[in-house]
Amino acid sequence: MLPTLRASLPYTLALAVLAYLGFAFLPVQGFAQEIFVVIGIMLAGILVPVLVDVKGRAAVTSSAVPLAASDYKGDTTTLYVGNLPYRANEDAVKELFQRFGVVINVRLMKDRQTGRRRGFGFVEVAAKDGNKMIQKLNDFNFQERTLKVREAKERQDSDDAEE
DNA sequence: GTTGAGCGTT
Repeated sequence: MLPTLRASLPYTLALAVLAYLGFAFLPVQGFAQEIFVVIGIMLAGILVPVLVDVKGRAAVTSSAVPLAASDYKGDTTTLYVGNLPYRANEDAVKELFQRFGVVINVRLMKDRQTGRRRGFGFVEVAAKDGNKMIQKLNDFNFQERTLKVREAKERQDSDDAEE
């Protein structure tokens, strides 16, 4: 079943029941009219989610993004990536890592004064994808440079324990 | 417009 419909169907049914019961407290004009109202609620409650799902599915297939980072709930791991080409930007690095898992954030370190990139950075990824990404992307040839990918050392003390 | 081992910032 379509996801939005599955989520909204209980509310639609509840609303239909409430409408049905509501007629008990009103001067009833006729059973036929009551049935039409209830059926109308059901039809709207089913058709709208179906249309939402169909449009949403088309949007997802056209965007080609596996999963929005802001929607990911779970443990994350920060990877150190070194030996980056100076010309590489964050989007290129993110796209590369996204081939092998969920990427939460990419930060390429740059010189504070000049703003030029320093050739390394940190990629925050889903914890379950971290080791796979290290396997796949360490010593990976990226724009004529051989990447170095490791698990990042933690600068902050007394934070989460690494595996 | 430069550099080439490296583990960081709101």
